[in-house]
Amino acid sequence: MEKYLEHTKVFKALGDPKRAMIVDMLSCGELCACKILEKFEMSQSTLSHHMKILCECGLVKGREEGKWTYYSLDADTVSKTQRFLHDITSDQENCICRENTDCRKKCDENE
Amino acid sequence: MEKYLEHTKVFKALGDPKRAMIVDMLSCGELCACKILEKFEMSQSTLSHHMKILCECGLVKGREEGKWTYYSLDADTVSKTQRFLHDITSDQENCICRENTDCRKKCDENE
DNA sequence: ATTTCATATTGACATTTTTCGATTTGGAGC
DNA sequence: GCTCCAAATCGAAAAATGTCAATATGAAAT
Repeated sequence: MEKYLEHTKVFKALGDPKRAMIVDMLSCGELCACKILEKFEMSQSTLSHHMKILCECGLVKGREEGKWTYYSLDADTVSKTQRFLHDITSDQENCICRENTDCRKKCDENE
Repeated sequence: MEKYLEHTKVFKALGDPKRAMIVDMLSCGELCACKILEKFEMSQSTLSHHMKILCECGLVKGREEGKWTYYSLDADTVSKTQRFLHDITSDQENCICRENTDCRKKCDENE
């Protein structure tokens, strides 16, 4: 369950359209918060909150320079997330359902 | 924004560890609800609710057979989601930030 | 037709999330 | 020092989510 929790935090962060759009914006290079804010109808505190969520799941990194904060994607988390998505949607030999694939039989056994 | 909304529904669904685990279970073939329920400490109504969320975002399909409902992954939604994740995390030529990559300059322009 | 069983739906509650305005923090420039 | 500005944090309100027990639905078996 731990492995799921770590990765599902990233999915939860991407589960908001505005945050997904921010990630898309960051995909071609780092941007400061003020630049991101321009593109959204959202208060400054709300953006700050979204950036915190993106950072806390590891998907985005913040770099402070003077009064500005520059954000960029964390390539490692991106690739780990892509791999995780692939893993949970592909047939793996260690899958939990390997134990018994005949559902009806299994259900009836429980009687 | 529409394109984001469609895909972020899938991420929102995957943002819950239990639902991600269910997807993992379904990745090697369809399972009936009763089989999935066995693996979790969760009421039947809660599982039903989770399955509804997974179905409504298009990631999972339900097939009714007698009193049982068999669930399986929707391969098309899976691959579209993988592509979307790749797209928003890769440098695309149509990226919104192409307009002006020098953040500080842009910020100062606004004064 | 009655019962049984698998699943869906409903209603309620607690928790989490989203959002904002107001305030705080901390660097830059005077 | 003081002021200005970008960003973070705080506090509160509204909305969404996760969960369960209870009930409804609908197919199968008797």
